[in-house]
Amino acid sequence: MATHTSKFWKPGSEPPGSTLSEERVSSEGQGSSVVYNPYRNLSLEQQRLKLPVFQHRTNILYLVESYQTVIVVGETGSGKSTQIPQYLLEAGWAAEGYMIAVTQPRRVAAVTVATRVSEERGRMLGQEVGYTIRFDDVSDPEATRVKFMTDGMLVREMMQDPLLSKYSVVMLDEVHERTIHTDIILGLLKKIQKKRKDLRLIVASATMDAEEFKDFFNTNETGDSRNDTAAVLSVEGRMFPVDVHYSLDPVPNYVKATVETAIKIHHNEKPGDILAFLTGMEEVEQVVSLLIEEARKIPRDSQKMMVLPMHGSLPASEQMKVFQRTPNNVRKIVVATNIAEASITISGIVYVIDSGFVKLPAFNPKTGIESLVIVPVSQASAEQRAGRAGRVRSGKAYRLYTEEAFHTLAPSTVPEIQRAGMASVVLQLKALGIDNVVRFNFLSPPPAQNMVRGVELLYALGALDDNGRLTNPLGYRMAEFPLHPLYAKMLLISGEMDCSEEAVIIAAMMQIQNVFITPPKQKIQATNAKRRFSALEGDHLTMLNVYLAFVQHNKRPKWCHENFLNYKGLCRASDIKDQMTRLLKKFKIPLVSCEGDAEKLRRCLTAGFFANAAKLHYSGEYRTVRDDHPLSVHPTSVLYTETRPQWVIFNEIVQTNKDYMRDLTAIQPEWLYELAPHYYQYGTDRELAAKRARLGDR
DNA sequence: GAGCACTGC
Repeated sequence: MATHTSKFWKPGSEPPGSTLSEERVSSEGQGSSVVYNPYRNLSLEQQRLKLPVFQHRTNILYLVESYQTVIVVGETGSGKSTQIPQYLLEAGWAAEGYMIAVTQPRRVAAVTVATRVSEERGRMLGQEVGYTIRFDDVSDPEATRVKFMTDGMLVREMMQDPLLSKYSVVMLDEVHERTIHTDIILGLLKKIQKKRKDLRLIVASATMDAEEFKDFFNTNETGDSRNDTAAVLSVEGRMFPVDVHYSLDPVPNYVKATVETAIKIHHNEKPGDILAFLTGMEEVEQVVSLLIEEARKIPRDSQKMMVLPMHGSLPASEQMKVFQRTPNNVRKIVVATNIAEASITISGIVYVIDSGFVKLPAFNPKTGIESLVIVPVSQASAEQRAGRAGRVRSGKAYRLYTEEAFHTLAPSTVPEIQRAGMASVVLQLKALGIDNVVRFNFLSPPPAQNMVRGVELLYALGALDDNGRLTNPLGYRMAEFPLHPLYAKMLLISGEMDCSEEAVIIAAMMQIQNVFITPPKQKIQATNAKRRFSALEGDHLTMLNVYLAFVQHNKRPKWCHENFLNYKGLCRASDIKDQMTRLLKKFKIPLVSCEGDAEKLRRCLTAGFFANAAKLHYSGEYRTVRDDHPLSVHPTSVLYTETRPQWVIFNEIVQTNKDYMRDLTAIQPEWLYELAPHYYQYGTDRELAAKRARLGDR
């Protein structure tokens, strides 16, 4: 583990240098963009033996043999992700036709770890070692013994094979990230373990919350630890020490403090790149422009600064820039959102600036609205950020808050499953045979209200019957779609509404972000380009126009570029469209075109999204039909115009200063009563209020 | 007239 020594320091003053760390820096003497690997000249086999986890090989195999669940706490660089699966393989856990599954929260991780492991074994990827991610299955049902996959893929597999009968061991990696999928798998595996005593589970986490996992999986109630069914093992990492510096006083403005701190580091500290964590794109751009202003003041013969933004809505080409090496006399300063905390790794970082804040989604069960809120980071998250400075050599982390403030932070971030809408989760659990979802054994149970809200929505969509059971065939089919239930409903009804070909495209297009690219220097051209695709009916038909034009121009990257469209995103939409089409064929839903009849499509959208309906209020804003909640049109919508339709349906609400509806289509009010009579059976506001009161929904 | 943490099936 990286050692942390706390020091006091005040932003705006000179950051203190540590004699100890200065010595370490000079003794390492590494180039700033080189990942330090002291074993790079050894063979792959020799490198394997040098990893910290190797010392624990025998013990790990013993524990897996003796306990149903083994929790492995291992820091970055321990080698647990690549080695433990191989130890299991070598010890015979994949004999007799059994397989070993290893899950990762992200697609790239599943692919890179699988690639590394197959290299180490000297075999071709997709044979003994393979991976399975959505749209890319590089595994062989006969030959593959170790399969790396995304956690979401394992949930899908469990719908087909609830006891995971193919596997002898399931290893869940990066469990500390607590994705919704990982949490679902944890609950399901606890259940499976009762029926399959032979199945082994390895829970790998980077943080010290091992006891919580152990208590969850330990079924021993005798009080005698010799009967435990779960065990914990810690594996040391291979990281360099990071000195942590706290702010002496609370920082009134972390955006300004980030700029000041970066400048001070640049002028006073040894070479090494800087990574700063902020909460959103706007803050990132602000800091970048302030730093570029400062960079201009640097004298010609001094070390230069290269300031780069890093956030999710940056085009791929811009994102690539942060990975490029910089010349010796240039210091790279990457200003990033949380994307750099776990999703991407930038080499050469020696200094980290932590604003202490993060933007996270929250769910309000009263309104059913998901929003993004800026909140203080957790201690675990702050440690993760600081750790980003210790991958190349010893580094320094500057926290823009006091040490006292750090100790008041929550130990770990609230798991995603407690902060999200539950409609999809409830649908998936029901499909997995969990009848009583409210009493499902979650490691961290979501608020009951969130679950109730999810159940209500599924009932309204016709996926659940009066007894809360999955309906046949609608509910079962909806669960098979890798989409939010609202889209699944729309697609499943699109056949009988004579527009399934177009509905599939719309559903696919709605899954990708940033379809339209707006380069800051060509704002006007980009806006004009977007206007060419705009449909009067709303955003859904606009997206349909974009996709149809993309196909008409043979999916050419050059055409996308000229029209300010996200080429990679459109390719992804094409993959999703194909997958959805396959599912519709499987359910024998006819593939028919509406032949340009927009009304058919708008009705079909209403059949899926009737719960998200709003009416224009005399104030000029909209109100939800169901509970009179005020809403505005999002500025990115094509319906963000002077003349607004009286009635609309929308995909989602984003909450900033106001509650904005995103992705809208104009509808006729009578369609609501026609297509969702059960939901809108009470016509007047007063009757609606009465119904709400009875449901205890206020 | 004004805004988009990050994944994943």
